[in-house]
Amino acid sequence: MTLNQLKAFYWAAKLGTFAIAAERLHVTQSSLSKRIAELEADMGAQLFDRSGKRAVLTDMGAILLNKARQMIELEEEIRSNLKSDVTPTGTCRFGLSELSATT
Amino acid sequence: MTLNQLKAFYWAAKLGTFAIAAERLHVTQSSLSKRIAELEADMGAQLFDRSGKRAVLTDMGAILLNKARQMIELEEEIRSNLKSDVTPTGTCRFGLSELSATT
DNA sequence: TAAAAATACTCCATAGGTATTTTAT
DNA sequence: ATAAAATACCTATGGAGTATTTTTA
Repeated sequence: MTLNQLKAFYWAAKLGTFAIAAERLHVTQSSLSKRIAELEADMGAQLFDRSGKRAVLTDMGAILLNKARQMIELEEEIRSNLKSDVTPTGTCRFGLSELSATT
Repeated sequence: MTLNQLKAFYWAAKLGTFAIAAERLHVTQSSLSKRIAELEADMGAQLFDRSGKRAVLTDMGAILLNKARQMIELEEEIRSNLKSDVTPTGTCRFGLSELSATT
């Protein structure tokens, strides 16, 4: 499981087709298709129904979607957190004692 | 940022040396050292102080540690979640309607 | 001097791209 | 006939390993 696989999955679920999700992530349709196939292999479960023209989530896919969203949000949190705390030289803007406990 | 980088970081912080963290993750010290260097490059901040014989977290590192833990826990949740819900054929053991809303 | 981390190097797996084929409407 | 996904194929990058060097207590 990788963050890129989860992002591919998330955007495909959200946008309804692999091709459009690929555009969104600035990768080819081929690449995105493979990312999702890899994730499905890793999970040992099919995540999309490809019967129609739109990719629709299976039950397993729906279960995963929430978790995938949490992962993606957590990564964003990390980046924005760090961005606000790190100085141009890579040190911390604050002493730890000044920071509220962040759970 | 990758899950492997975060795991390297997490275990190095937890165990106090890169070498022991490497053992724990079944990779070489060289590989683990590089994972952490990559993560530091990505974050744009140093995460460890290497002045002593033990690797000790910088303030930035301490901030990241909580988030890294959450990421790792989330991955574990996904795996155990899926394991309990997926049938040997890769379908879902339950209809979605039977599942409690999992946020 | 001993233990830890960094680094130089080599190798291979894989992630990504292009082009094409398959599938379903 | 068209739009979407899968796939075959190729390439380049990066991630991992071994061996060595650097650092510091």
